Amino acid sequence: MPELPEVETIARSLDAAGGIVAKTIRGAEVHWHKSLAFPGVEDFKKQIIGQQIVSVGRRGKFLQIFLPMQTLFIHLRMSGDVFVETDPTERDSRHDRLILVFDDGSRMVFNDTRKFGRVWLVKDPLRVTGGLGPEPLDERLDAVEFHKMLQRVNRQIKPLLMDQKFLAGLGNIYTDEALFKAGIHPLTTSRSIEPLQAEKLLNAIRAVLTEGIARNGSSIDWVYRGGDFQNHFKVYQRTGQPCACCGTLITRMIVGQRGTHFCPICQPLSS
DNA sequence: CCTGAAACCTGTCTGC
DNA sequence: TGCAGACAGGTTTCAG
Repeated sequence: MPELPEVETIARSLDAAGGIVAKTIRGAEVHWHKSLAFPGVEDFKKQIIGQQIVSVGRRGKFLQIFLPMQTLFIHLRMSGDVFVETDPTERDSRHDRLILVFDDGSRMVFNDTRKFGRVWLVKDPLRVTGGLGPEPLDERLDAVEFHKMLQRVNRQIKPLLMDQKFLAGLGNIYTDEALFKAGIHPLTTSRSIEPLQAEKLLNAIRAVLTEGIARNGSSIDWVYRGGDFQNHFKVYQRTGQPCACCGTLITRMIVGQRGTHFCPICQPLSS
């Protein structure tokens, strides 16, 4: 479940009452060693045990857990999930990869079916997030700057928006939805986007992310966490269904190896 | 610089 | 029923 709104939802749940803030880590279980990107299992345990959770945040799609001396980063990739365990007896724990045990007996579980997710424990946060592009919801990013960013390169707009070095947080769902909202074809070349279109695109990105967060993210298939945004998709996974705006059937194509959904009428390719 | 393919993994669903 | 193939919310690396 991991694009910006889903990670934000998880971060907020860990930060809220019943979350992990102010708890002290008493133990750590690593069930899949590859989930740990840095450091190794023994160093990880040695360093993290005894530390207290200061606060929880998000940067791009990274979950940030701040400790007194270090930062714990978790990236959920395709199938990761993080939650505080309440009832261990009534849960499928087959894909638990890493668990932190707290002093009050509660546990924070990193569960990840496909094993793509990664965890880092570092002193310098920039070592993990230093290469990320700006936060799309940061007010300091304005339409003029966003247009400049689009002009600096000349790439297909969809893969560009999903490039975390360009902008941090968008994934396949929210990119498709934002491009539809902005009326831009996924294959549009970034340098051909005019200032007004850039502003419309930035506003669309912010609108879909904001709505996604307000709806606690999207819940699809067997990965369900209570989000609601999947019921409000305009194009994503709506192949063959009528466009809400013009009635034309939504088209699916592959762009940058990813399934891409769009309305051929509302999102014309000008070139 | 840009694009596409492959790899990393497990699970679900569809069609023959 | 069985099985092959497509597909899945992501990122990195490599070839052309």
